[in-house]
Amino acid sequence: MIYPSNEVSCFIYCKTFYYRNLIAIFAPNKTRMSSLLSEQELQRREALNQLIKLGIDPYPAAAFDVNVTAQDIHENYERDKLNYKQVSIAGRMMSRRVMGSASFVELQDATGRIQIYLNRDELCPSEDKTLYNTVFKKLMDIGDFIGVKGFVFTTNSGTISIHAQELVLLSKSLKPLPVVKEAEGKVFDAVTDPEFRYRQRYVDLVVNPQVRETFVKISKIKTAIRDFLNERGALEVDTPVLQSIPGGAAARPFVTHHNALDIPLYLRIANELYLKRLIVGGYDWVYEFSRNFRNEGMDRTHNPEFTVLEFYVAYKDYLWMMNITEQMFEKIALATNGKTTVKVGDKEIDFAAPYKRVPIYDAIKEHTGFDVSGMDEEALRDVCKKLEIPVDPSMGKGKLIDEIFGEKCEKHYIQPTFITDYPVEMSPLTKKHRSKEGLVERFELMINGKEIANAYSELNDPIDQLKRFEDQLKLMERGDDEAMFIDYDFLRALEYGMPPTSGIGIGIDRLAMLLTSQASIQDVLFFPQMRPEKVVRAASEEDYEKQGVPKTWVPLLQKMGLTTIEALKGANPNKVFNDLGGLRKKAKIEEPLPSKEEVLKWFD
RNA sequence: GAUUCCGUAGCUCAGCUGGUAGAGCAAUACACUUUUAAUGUAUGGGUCCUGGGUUCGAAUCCCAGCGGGAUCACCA
Repeated sequence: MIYPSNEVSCFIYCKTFYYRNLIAIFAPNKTRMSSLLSEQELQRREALNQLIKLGIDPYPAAAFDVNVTAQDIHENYERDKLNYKQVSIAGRMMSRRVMGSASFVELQDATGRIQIYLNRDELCPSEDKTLYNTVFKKLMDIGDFIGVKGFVFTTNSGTISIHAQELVLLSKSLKPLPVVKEAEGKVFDAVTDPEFRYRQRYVDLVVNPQVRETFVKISKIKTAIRDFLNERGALEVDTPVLQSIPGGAAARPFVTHHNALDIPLYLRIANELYLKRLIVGGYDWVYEFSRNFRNEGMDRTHNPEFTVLEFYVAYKDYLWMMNITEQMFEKIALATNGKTTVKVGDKEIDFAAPYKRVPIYDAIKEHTGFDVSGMDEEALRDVCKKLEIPVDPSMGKGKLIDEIFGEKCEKHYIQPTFITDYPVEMSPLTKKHRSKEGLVERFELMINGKEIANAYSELNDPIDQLKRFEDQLKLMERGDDEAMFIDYDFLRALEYGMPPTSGIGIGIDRLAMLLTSQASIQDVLFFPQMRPEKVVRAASEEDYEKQGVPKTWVPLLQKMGLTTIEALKGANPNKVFNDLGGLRKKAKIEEPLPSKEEVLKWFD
């Protein structure tokens, strides 16, 4: 990305840091482009100037009243023609076909595309045809926002169109959009480059309508969840993102620093401990869409920040939670896709309740043949060896069982399945099982071979909770860098008393992947995390002049790729002098070539 | 982090065993009253990601770097 310095500041600043942390994004070693702006960008800027000369504001302030959408016209015009005699619509011009004094434009609004028919003499009834001949044909470009008033009709070839009577420019586009065309479901020259799509999501959204739809669906998922919970009396809450003890999960946190308090703060890895404090406080049912942050690897299913829905309900247990979970998932699927089934790859997943419930030991027995239920750590290590699962000394009993399940069982659960009754060692926040020794009341919901939700009967015994935290500390000492910290305030809350409670966390991004059939988490996040782009601040004409380069020769230096002063200084003076002569001839510059001595001064 | 593939015009992509780049769309100019990805004719547009090496000669081969994808590892 290169910005001409006279147009866009290359500084990013953050007011809350009192301007102290001015960050210049500057990477002098990357130089691209032979000129600062592409040919087409220059043409558009020239068109912008022409518009201003004609007295047309390319970025008018006034609102433009819209009374119809493209979708509305396509769906309702045929059976209700009288209602479409005076329409007003706005959007981006996505194509333009000029046939003399008649033209066709495809206008894209938030709902889709509609064809606009323009006729020169209707648009310009007087002698002055500037609006059509110059403004529309020459100075408007694909990507410009326009407003159109007119009436809906059907062309001879049967396309529902708007016959324009008025046309106004609403916002000029200076960067050419990729041109994507489609007909009868076939798409031509679609933008598919993932880097382009993720870095410039705004372009992806303009040009790939199915991407816009995916995110609409994701919004529906969240709405369906809110409706489901609110109908049942749940309270939506917000809890701290900045935490001094990152609790509630086993993961590596991001660390930041609070200046006024002069303490380290962590971005939350989970909100569980805070929601339970609210249950202590007396709410019966609380939920939060929690943006969590984990400083770990990134891949198709992991983004450093992601969203988890957690909710906690007083006086319930994990059995009740299974029932409510399957009801909720069924409703979400219906609200999103209109049916309970969804195709993911070559599989069809059915979200209709109820779901199978399989204890984890049964699952391991079924898929490995080993009954690990009574085994101690030594025996489990032995099983792992036989199953060729790599282990290391830091792994405790719980972790070993988790490894076996993750390695050998998880992938088999394509249809929604509750895996229940986990060993106590891997669940430090979970209540011990009411009847099975060594286990806890916990389930994970597996769908398409992946964990989508995790829930338990919450541990509310403060003495047991302290002991479990201490066991986690021991794990930490063994080298498990994800074991949990002890949150003494949370323990204090439990000491006041927390009712029996059941809670659940649901990975919203992964659920969104499933319900929208996207293979990558990057396709369900608007702005997935990416390594920052390098930005080169190109030297301005003034910068060159300061360096002693007369204006005349600046474009030639830019042509050589010397778009920064650093690049100029780093160049070979002899080569620059020689190339200058060559380019001068090519560009037919009359002015005599500066002497070699003069040129050498540019490099001081 | 490892392996592997990719980076050529504004966009989508060709470019064989090395001979200093091509197409379609977009753009520009001219002509044209209803087209259906598509009007016609003509024209312009490239540090072939960056740096180094091999070579008479590199988009092409080699090395290093940058960015991205995929797979694996890590990770509920």
